[in-house]
Amino acid sequence: MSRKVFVSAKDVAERAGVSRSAVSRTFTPGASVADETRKRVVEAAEALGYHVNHLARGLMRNESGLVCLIVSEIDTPYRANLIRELSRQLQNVSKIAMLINTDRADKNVDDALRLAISYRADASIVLSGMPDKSITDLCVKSGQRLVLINRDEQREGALMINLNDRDAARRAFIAFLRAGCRSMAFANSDAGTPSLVAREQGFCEAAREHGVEVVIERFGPTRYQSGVTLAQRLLTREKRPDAIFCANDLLACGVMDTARHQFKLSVPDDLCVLGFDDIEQSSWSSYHLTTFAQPVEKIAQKAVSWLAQPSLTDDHSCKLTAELIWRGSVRGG
Amino acid sequence: MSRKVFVSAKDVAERAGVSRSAVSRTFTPGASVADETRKRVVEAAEALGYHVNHLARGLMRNESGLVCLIVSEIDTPYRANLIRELSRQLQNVSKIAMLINTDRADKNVDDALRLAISYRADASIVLSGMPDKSITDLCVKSGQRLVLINRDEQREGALMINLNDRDAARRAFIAFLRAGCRSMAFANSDAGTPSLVAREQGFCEAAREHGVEVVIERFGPTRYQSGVTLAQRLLTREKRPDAIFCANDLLACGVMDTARHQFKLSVPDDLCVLGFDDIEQSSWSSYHLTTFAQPVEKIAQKAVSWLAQPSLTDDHSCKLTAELIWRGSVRGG
DNA sequence: CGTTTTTATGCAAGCGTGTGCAACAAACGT
DNA sequence: ACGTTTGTTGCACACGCTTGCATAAAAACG
Repeated sequence: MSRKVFVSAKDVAERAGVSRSAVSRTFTPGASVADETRKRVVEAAEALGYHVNHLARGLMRNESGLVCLIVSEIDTPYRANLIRELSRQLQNVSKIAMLINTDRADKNVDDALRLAISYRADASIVLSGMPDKSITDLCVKSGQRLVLINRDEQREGALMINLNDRDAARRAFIAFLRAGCRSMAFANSDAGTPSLVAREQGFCEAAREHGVEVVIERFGPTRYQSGVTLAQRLLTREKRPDAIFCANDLLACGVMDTARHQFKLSVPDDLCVLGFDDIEQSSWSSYHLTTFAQPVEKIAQKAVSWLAQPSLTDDHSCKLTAELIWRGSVRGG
Repeated sequence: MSRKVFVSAKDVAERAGVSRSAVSRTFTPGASVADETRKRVVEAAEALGYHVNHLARGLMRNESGLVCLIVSEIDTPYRANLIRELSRQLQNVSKIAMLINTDRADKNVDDALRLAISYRADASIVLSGMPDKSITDLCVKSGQRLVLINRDEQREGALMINLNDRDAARRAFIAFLRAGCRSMAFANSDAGTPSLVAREQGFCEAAREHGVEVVIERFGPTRYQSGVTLAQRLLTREKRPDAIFCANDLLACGVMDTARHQFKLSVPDDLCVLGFDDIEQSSWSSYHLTTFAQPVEKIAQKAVSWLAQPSLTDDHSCKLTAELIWRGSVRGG
């Protein structure tokens, strides 16, 4: 038996006894078509199960309706949340998200963007990694919109959405200071992601200005398990820190858990902990983590609305601020 | 200034001084083209930044390379994990995942499948909700493959991947019994998802066979916060349960947290807790939740391999078993 | 009723590909 | 030398759709 095939506009045209353009117009908002004709077309389409072929339509209109999300480690709570919000808002403007997973090293961001071009995606949104300039140039030259989220670097013609990480980190330091902490540490992964680096730098910068020394520890991927290791390293130092700013809530959860369970410390009495992202787990009563919330909804909104209406300015940069959510892992507040 | 446009095969043909079909053949594996010609084409393509238009190719080949993932609440750990695995494995067979978010009520599963048809997706994988029979029939009639994961219901021509929830739930009961628990409860959301229902039924069934009564409590969406409420309801009963089987790890986390922090109970000494899914958080040292692991990798593999090679049997059903991961939330083990 | 305006519809071209077919050249065998 | 095989290439059509253009029908107007 031969491969089944989708029903085309020709089929429904024949059945409705009209021309092929009539059915095309029926499914094109704003096109001129008589009520009677439309009715017959719709009827025939329904009976046959006809659906406009978006591939072919995209070919004609030069607009596929696809938007590429380029991301690694999708199962990370913050990323998953952002993807959810993006896909939802994209659907609101009748676009649809293509997911490209860049977990594997051989499938890096450049390749992902090439794929996006191959599929004639209307836009690409990069959440992980940093594409080469040559390839981003090709994107904008081809008329593909490009959004970089928390990528920090400049790219001509792209929309860059960044958090004010450095500033938030400074506020973190102040919070620790007010809580009476004197021996501070920064726990980071060794991923070297721009936003993580910025948080580290902002924190250290503020500390230096106040003449406070801060010990930095870096280890592994940006995950819970790394937080465990980081805590073990930090809490066995001869001078045990009484405050740890973690680059990430996941790290912070790992840090808190080992501080409590392995080192029998009380948070926040013996140790203050601050995180970043405000993932769902931070609000769970085992953590009550004080942390900075990323304005996920606003990020997605900025990105999507920029895609929807081509802004006139050629390149755009947008700085959002992270809000400090006070819970119970830092004294005072 | 006019809208920029992607470079087409005609452009690179002109530049390379060959016919358009030559460049098409160059990018078609196995096509007959002279080394010299191929070289010139590749050179020209590189210089111009040419990428084969997958939309047009899909139109010709009647195979878009797109696979639709239909899912709600993507940011749930288990779902996020599954999506990650699916997208990764799809990429391995040169397919690409389209994400359709069915969070919003007005954008339900049927609409999602219609959208998948519009984009001529090679396949759709349904992780949430249950599509109407009429629409799934249209899918298979149109030659679109269909995979239902944990949907439980039968659909002609589709691949149905299901966990042996009922059986796992029976094992859960036995585990509680061995731990010496006599007063058992089942904590469920009121989502009514087939797998959640099956777990509840399996558990109650086993209890009935052993002459043990179990109290069932249902509340809210399948999330942490519902677990909190469920625990509050269950633990304030005149006869407090000494074992709670939760339909889900998220619920279990909520249950454990409130049992410990609000009711000052010790897990597993005062209360045994079992979960389902083995999300990452279950392994965190605040929980050490004993739970059933979904074979996420295997699920994705089954789905993807079925898409890759059309199995001869017309419809296929596949039952996988959940493995019990012993940690510290149940006595014994 | 004749003329102008409006509206609806079909025709055909075009979007960027893949591919069967024929043509052609080169290589090979005898 | 000639027939045969092998390999390469261009032409032209098909895929399913949109849309400008011309035309026909209907409506409006004097």
